[in-house]
Amino acid sequence: MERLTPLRRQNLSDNLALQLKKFIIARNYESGSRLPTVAELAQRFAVGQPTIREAIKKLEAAGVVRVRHGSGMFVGELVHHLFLPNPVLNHEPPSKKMMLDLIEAKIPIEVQAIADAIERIDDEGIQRLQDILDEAQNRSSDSERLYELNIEFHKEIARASGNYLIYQIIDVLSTLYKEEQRFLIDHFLSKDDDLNDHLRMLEAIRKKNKEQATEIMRRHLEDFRNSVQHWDPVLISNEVSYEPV
Amino acid sequence: MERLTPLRRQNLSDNLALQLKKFIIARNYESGSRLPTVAELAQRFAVGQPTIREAIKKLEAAGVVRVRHGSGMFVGELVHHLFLPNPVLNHEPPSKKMMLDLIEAKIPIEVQAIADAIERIDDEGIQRLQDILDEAQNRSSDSERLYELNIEFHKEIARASGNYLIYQIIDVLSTLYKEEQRFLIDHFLSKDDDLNDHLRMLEAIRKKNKEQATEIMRRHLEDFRNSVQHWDPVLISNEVSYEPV
DNA sequence: ATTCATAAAGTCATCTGATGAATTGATTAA
DNA sequence: TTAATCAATTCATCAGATGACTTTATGAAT
Repeated sequence: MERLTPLRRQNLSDNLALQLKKFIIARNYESGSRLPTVAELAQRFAVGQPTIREAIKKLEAAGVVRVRHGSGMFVGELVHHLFLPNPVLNHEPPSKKMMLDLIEAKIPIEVQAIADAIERIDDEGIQRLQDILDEAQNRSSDSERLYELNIEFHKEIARASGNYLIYQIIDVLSTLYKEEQRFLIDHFLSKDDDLNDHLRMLEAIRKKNKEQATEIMRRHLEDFRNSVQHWDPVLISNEVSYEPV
Repeated sequence: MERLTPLRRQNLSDNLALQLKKFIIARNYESGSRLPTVAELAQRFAVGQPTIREAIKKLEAAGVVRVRHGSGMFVGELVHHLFLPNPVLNHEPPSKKMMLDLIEAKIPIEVQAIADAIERIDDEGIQRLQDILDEAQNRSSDSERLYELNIEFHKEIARASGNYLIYQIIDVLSTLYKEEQRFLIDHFLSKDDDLNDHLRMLEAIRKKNKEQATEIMRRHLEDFRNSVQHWDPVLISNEVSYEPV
């Protein structure tokens, strides 16, 4: 007998989740837009509230919506992502090996990103990179903001690559163990060197010098990886954190 | 005032989701193991069934559990993944650009994977690669199985890289637009060339010849990318599918 | 004995209706 | 104006019941 498709049953809530997502995409809602209330959705789709809530829960896990108790439901950040950070991370502190894996996985992707970016970036893209670095130079004291700008710079390069998958991979990888990544950058990298590397990357991009750009990026990340090898994972949990009771 | 952490409120179902995941990991349940029923979980955690169901829905989206109507709940495939394929894909057929992005994103990662694999693979790993290719040679008629083995080969190399992140990325990328990827491989790649490339990769791995191995991998994927550029996306939906009413 | 249809039990899927908890915004008092 | 209070909105959770699907056991027919 020929192989037949498994023909999986469609259950209401999964169906709803998909409909809702399509609804959001079709309306071109921006992330942060308010969605109808649970009650209204239940009435509109003619289903019970628990069913709506299950659909919402799934969409929440998928980053499509964000729910705030007492306030409402809003469009999330990851509507168009093909893959996502795991929404259920127990977040035990990562091992050193895991952090190294993370950084080493980034290297080939980011190198590819900057190589592609050189071929496809336009003036607006270059301007955005410049703006990020300008702000970084003015904010050298605000280490929180500096870290955000750091991520933004790398993401902007990924965006300029024109490859949406590469952008998403870098985006997601930058959210994994975010605190730890930040801690490592704060403690093992000189802010000046960091900014310097970025400036040189932008310069190489401007000159369309692919060899140079990829070389700087590779070394930039390898430097980071090498310093992490001297890191003792125990040191990290000294930060204050406010755990709910 | 210092910046304070947003102090996210914990809602019951998210909490439950995390507890359940920890429970599964702690017990070291294998994927496919049966989980307690909804009723039992509700009783054990002393919460209502809808709450349990919401938690389950989230875990389902995260690939931690798989629910089969009327049958039960089982441990899923992605328990240890740090990121996942989007569980809510409307799955419009992908554009040609998207397929090219997908393949081009794979290239640097898989090249890195095989480079790392050469340094870290052990005899068992080489044997597993050999087994996969042996079966591929015997099954040249069964194109379904052949495609699975194709994926398995690439995933096994990724596993041998010793980098868990790289493995997960390749794993997830291979599930995106799976049907389309398979269609393209079926129609644009010669099965013989494919197998041949794989055999030569294994040979290069055996000889620890990193240059050669990465070169074959890169060309292998670039060949594929180049042929996809001649593909007309309209051609794909000719396959029979049994849609539920 | 094997196969097939049927029945029963187990389990998930969904509904209805109600109450609690959090946020927001308007109102009121100092 | 500012701060405290209250009411309305909205999400969070509960309880109990019914329907749908799957699996297993049972029994009849070949």
